[in-house]
Amino acid sequence: MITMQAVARRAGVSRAAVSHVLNGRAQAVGLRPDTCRRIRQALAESGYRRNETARAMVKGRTRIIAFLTPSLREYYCSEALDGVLAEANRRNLFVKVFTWRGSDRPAEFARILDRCFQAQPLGIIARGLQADEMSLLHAAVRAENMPVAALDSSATACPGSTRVRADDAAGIKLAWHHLWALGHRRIVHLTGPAELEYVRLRGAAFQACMRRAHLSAEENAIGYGQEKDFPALVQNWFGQAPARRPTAAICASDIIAALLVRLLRGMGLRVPDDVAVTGFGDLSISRYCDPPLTTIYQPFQLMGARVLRQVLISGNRPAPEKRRDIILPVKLLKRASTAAVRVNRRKARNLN
Amino acid sequence: MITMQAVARRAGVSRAAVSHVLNGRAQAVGLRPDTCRRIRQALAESGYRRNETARAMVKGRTRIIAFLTPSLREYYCSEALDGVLAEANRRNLFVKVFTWRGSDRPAEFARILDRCFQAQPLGIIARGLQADEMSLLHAAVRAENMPVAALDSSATACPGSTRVRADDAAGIKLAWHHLWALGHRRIVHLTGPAELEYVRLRGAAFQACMRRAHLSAEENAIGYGQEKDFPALVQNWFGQAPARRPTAAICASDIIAALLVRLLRGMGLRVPDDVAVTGFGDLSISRYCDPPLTTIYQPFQLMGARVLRQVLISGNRPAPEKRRDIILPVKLLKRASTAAVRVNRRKARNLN
DNA sequence: TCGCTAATCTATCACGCGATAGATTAGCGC
DNA sequence: GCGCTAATCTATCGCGTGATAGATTAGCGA
Repeated sequence: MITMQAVARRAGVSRAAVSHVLNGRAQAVGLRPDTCRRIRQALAESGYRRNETARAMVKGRTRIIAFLTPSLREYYCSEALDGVLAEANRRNLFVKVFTWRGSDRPAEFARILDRCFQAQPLGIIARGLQADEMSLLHAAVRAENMPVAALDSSATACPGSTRVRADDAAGIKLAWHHLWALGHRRIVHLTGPAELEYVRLRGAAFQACMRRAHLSAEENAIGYGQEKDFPALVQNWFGQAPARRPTAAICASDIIAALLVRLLRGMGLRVPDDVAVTGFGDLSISRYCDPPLTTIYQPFQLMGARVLRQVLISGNRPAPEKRRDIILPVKLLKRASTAAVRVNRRKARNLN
Repeated sequence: MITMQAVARRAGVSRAAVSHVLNGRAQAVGLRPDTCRRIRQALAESGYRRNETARAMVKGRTRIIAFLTPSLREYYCSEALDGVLAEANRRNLFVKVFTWRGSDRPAEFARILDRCFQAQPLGIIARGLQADEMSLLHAAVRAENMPVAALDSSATACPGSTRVRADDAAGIKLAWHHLWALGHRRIVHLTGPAELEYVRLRGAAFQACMRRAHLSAEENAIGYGQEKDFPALVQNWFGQAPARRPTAAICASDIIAALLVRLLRGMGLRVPDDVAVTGFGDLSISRYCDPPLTTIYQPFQLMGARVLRQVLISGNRPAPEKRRDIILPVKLLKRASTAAVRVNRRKARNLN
């Protein structure tokens, strides 16, 4: 390993002189230009690299950001981490990732949290925490006055910490107005378990759209549930006579949308001809599905970059009392799973 | 921040005594049991946590593993990283992730490599490197004698470093024999650009199966190419008369398989009734497609865990001259995109 | 030659910890 | 009381770096 000492010897100066050059203090302390040059040359020739560990030691703080997630396989997790990493690069920070999926999660999380604090990070970015895990984290960061920010729509509230999420309500509104503009009036909403906050947010947005359009709740149902609940729900809705059957479905995720497409095809209904379907999230599946899904793009990369900036900001300020939500805008991606409502024949004849 | 010094004061002993307890040297240096107890109590009460930075400083090496990937959004990258992280947890190691996708990749990579070495990692895990990046890495790790292992099927050769990958050939063989057992004889292989090593490996395995079954290359074509090339290829193959048309297709990835299913449906052909399709990789898309894809499961998590172990091993030994490949077994997942070949009517009548 | 200032570079402390040699006290036999 | 050993704990060095106070030399006027 090449230390500053070695470089100093090579340049025939003291270690301090090398340090001055490295830290831009050469002018300030008055090193002669040609001494500087000698030192720079020695640095280049020896291939010296700063030792980040020693720097952290003497500075009293590392340049590490901790990223906590139960697993990287969940949902949009790796996309967001990717955004965090890009921003960390720009700011010359390092990212340590911690996971803890396993049998007894809260206990395992406590261990991980310990390991995380041992690394003395500058700040913590967390996502996917359960309620009990969130309170552990909250207690720890308060005790150590550690900057923290969450990256979630399902996170339990953690007072005093910022949360970055996509605009769920706006996404559903975009999907709804897209379908409305295509002539759809009987629209249903298929979504996940109501315990999740983002599920509730999206459901509420859907209902708000309905009310504003004076459409009855009867024709425009919300189906909460999990994968196994969907077949019965879908049979119920789409097994009706064509005149009563919904012409469009807004799904709370791309995965739900893909499942719906499969179920509809099984019932002999075509997408988008008989039923228009929208997803949410712009996961890769939405691009490769048949038909490719009209969906809501969430700016995961941006969210990652933003949450990192937020951690750094809150490192420089006293923590606020209340949690702040940072809500990033979403976009509608029109693909092949939505089309104009098909006017049924009788009506069409009447109109002509 | 609570240091050992603070704990020592609280327990009324010297810092050294605390260090002895923490490092299991209490017996060896002969601390009295009740002194030990006092120290342990002080440790618990103060909520002391070891400072990983200082430990690394004095030990002369960190507990950091560097994970290098151009981006986390590629292919199976996050699954593999997940495996690395799980194994790192077990071994009490930390993982720093570095990415560098961007406009001028090799230059950006050089910067990242510098940052990586500044962190003084125990070892490096790399994937997705271009040839020029690989040679930069190779030069650096040789100079510093840094353990390194790759996680790829497309990586350019890096002499002296281990590579972990899935058994591509075995995967194709599994798919082929599955289709063969279902009665398929006219089988084609749809795959990516031939520059990629895993594409060549899978193609060669397909051809080997063909030859062993004495099937002609004419009926059993390989289509190399990219997304834009596929429609023409597929039209060529499957636009033929039913008696000449392939009854099955082995795809080199789940994404290609999903695209193929869409194209076939566009031609009025049904999967699996008219054409059986297999994917490769067991990406999430393969579960949510319609129909869910029969595919080859690759043990990404295991691969991640294994590559980490490998880095640690090569840290303890002198680097071998030649690269070693570690090839992990794959599995066939039977889902709904494959079925027995349909006997055509004339033949069926004859048989009856 | 002496004293003063400016120019140039270096000695040294500190960061928190691991490890080892050494210090201090206690106990015991004579 | 003295010397020796064992038991128990502590002082101290060193890791590589950042930062600051201080050391050394040069130059110049009288």
